[in-house]
Amino acid sequence: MLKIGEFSKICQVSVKALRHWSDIGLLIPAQIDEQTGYRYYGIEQIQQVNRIQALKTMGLSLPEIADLLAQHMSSDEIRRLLVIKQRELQQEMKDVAERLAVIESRLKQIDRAGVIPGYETVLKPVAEQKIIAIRETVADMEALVTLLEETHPYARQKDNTNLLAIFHDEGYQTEQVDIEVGFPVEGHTDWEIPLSTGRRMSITTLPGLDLVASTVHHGTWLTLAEGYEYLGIWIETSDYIIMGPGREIFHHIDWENEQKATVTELQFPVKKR
Amino acid sequence: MLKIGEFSKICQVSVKALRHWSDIGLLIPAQIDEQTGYRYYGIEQIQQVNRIQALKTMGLSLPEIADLLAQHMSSDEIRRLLVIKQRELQQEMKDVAERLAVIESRLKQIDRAGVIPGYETVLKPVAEQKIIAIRETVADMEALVTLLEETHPYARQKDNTNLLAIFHDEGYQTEQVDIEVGFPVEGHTDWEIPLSTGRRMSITTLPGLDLVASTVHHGTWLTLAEGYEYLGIWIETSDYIIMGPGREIFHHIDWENEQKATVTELQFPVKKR
DNA sequence: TTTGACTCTCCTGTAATGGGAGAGTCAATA
DNA sequence: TATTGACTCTCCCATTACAGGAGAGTCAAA
Repeated sequence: MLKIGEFSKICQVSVKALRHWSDIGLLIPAQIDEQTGYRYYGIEQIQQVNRIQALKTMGLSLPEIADLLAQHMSSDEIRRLLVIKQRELQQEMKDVAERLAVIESRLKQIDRAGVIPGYETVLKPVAEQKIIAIRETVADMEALVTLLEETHPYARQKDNTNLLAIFHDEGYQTEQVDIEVGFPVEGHTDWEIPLSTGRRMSITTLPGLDLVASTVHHGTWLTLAEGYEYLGIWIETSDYIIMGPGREIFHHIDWENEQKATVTELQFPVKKR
Repeated sequence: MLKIGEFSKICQVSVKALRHWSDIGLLIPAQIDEQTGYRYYGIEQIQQVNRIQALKTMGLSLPEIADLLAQHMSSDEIRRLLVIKQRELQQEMKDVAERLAVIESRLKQIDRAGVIPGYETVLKPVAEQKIIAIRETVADMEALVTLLEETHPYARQKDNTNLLAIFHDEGYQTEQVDIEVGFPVEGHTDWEIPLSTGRRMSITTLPGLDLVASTVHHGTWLTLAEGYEYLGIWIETSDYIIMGPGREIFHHIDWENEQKATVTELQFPVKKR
């Protein structure tokens, strides 16, 4: 019979851990002195310790191991459990690889610019939403602003509704831009808004996106291009490719200010290259 | 100003998390109603959220992020921090890969044998230790047992001292075996034990090993070969190679029993292929 | 018998939230 | 204006696999 300290040294497991395992019934000492509470382990229990450690390495939790060792499982069930754990570990590998990619990309950015970039990129899914919108090819970006200004009062009727624009052109262009402008609505299915051009905004469904790369530009629209530049570079250096039209979500527009200090989110649907 | 629920939806962060970040000073709401305690966020704070999420993905802890955002750090310090995190993540990649290897190996075993193996393999380092021992080339394994029997009484003087044997031969052989038999001692530097053969055991230093693959055989020595077989297969299928003489540690020997029910640990120094 | 090494139980802390209780608040409707 | 129903607040507990430490008791050798 070995006292806990001796057993601990032999099997390289901390005394604290052995006591814990004893408490949760994972590894009961061969004998416990009823008077003193001293735990005594049989040397043959080193086998159990080894098995526990092996299963721990495979990513099983202590209760899972306890179950498994208590023989509640057939060889087949164990196999299934291990396959599940294998999948989990494979997923974890992917996750870690992705984090590593993020950090590498960030280091590259710092090295190139010499400073910490002012933008952040977030990858996320976007749900499908019903919007009221109009799609037009406008002469230039000024026309877009005009369109937004006209749309804005209607959007403000519903609080916390953000105007958004979708850029349907394949590449970047500043003239004859094929855009869609609108804002989310709920409930209504047959609302129409007449515009000064004579055309009307109508309800349509904006498809959800599995994954968008998104960044937020903060400040005047004059410098919005910086945000696009950043996002473009990020997408490229992070090994993603753009999968469709980009979107701008106008989380806030300061109409009073000529500089139009705004909070504008830029989104591109992407997938891993 | 956005209430916490609205802000939560916009930046895809749970209300619970936002409150937590607020509590630890990581992301203070733009305004807090002193009467009601309601948190109000400015839409522009989405930038901060994005930055926090990016840093979180890189593996930084919330306090680290808080420090970093509080501008306590120069661009250079941040770079250093990121490089450290990069190393940590790389290490984690290795770890996970290893776990995956363990689980794959175990699945292979189950598939081949159809059952859960009775042995476990543990990788661990072994510290250098002073032992009193004798190295001899003995005719056969019976001679080894004899040698152990003769050594045993001396070892038992010191409690909880395990006999051990080192097999110096390159390959496996059952005749003319070059073995070393002894047990650990402390303190003494000039103890000698005379043996019936006329030779003497003397103090020597057993080198430490960076990594050994170890398994424990439980039961009679007649079936010890199974343990070796298992360990050998494990080492091969796990892509390790044996780097030196194997050791047997006799954690327990039942001398009374002719079958010699024992607990025997088998060790091979290994390194990753 | 002392001493020092060891062991016991019990309590707290970890990281980043999630869940839920109980009470208060907001904003739209009846 | 009163009443909803949705939302928010603070507090407390739970998660995982232990580590650290307090205070008391035990063991074995000198």
